Amino acid sequence: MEITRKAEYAIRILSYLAAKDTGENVPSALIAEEQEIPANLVPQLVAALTKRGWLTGTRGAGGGVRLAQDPEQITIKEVIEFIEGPIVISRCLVAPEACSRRTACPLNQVWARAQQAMLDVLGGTTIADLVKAKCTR
Amino acid sequence: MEITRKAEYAIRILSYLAAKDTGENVPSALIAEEQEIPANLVPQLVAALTKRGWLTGTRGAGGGVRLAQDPEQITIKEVIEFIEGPIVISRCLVAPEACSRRTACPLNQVWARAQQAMLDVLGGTTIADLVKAKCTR
DNA sequence: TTTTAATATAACTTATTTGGTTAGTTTTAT
DNA sequence: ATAAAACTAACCAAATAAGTTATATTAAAA
Repeated sequence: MEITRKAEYAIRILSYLAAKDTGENVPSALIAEEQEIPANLVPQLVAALTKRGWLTGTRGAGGGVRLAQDPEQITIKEVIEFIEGPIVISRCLVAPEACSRRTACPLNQVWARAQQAMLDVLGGTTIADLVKAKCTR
Repeated sequence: MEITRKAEYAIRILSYLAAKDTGENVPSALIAEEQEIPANLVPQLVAALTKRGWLTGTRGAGGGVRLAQDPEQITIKEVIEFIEGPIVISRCLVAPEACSRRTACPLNQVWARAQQAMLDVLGGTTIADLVKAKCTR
């Protein structure tokens, strides 16, 4: 029932870089230090975010990563789902066709409504919103 | 990020008994069979729900359990939290005082708003609502 | 051109949580 | 007495999450 740490780390990395916004390369080691994220985890997360197109990386000495996309266009929901896969609060919503009760059972609808309410908030908040609210760390 | 099966089983047990509403004792074995819940798990869940006051049990041959409280007064949220403990979508909301960023970081507020939106749905739905919607199994 | 600093990628280990099992004790109707 | 049932507690196994380790690749700098 919880957002994983990796997803939260990813969000913090993105908003941290969005707040810097100097166009300069930031190495993983610095991100790890300033954001208090396990140093060995950062390169992994950064690589994934780069593959996704949200960051761009430069290898070698003096290298690092920086934001590659408008932070207004990256929602919290997208980041979480990219790292964790689809957000689902109940198995019933993963494979509803596998549930024999599906059509009759209103629990499915309760889960769906509860989940949607949550996703509306997460999908309506962007990395830029976090930066605006001064979440630099 | 998911509601556990035990919590869902508990909700289904309650709405199943609420739908019966005959005042007769229903043994765990029957609940397990009709609700397709692992037979060994039902007695545990039933015992917990009884301790909580939602069910009342009669031991011995011919015994079983039945609903002991108005299903209008039991919300989905209450059942989940009784079985799983408090619903939290992020560690930040469990022990905010342990987070050095707490006051500055708007992520906390995003989590809080997303969680509240979800809890509003779960807290606004009762066992009686499920029964009305014909969720007898 | 060698060294160093960095990304990028994969595999692995450990801790925690979940889902379920097992075993046993009471209690009560037959 | 016996059988059927609620109760209770302890345990086990599978899955997931979190973090570690190792290695290859690339590019700047000495």
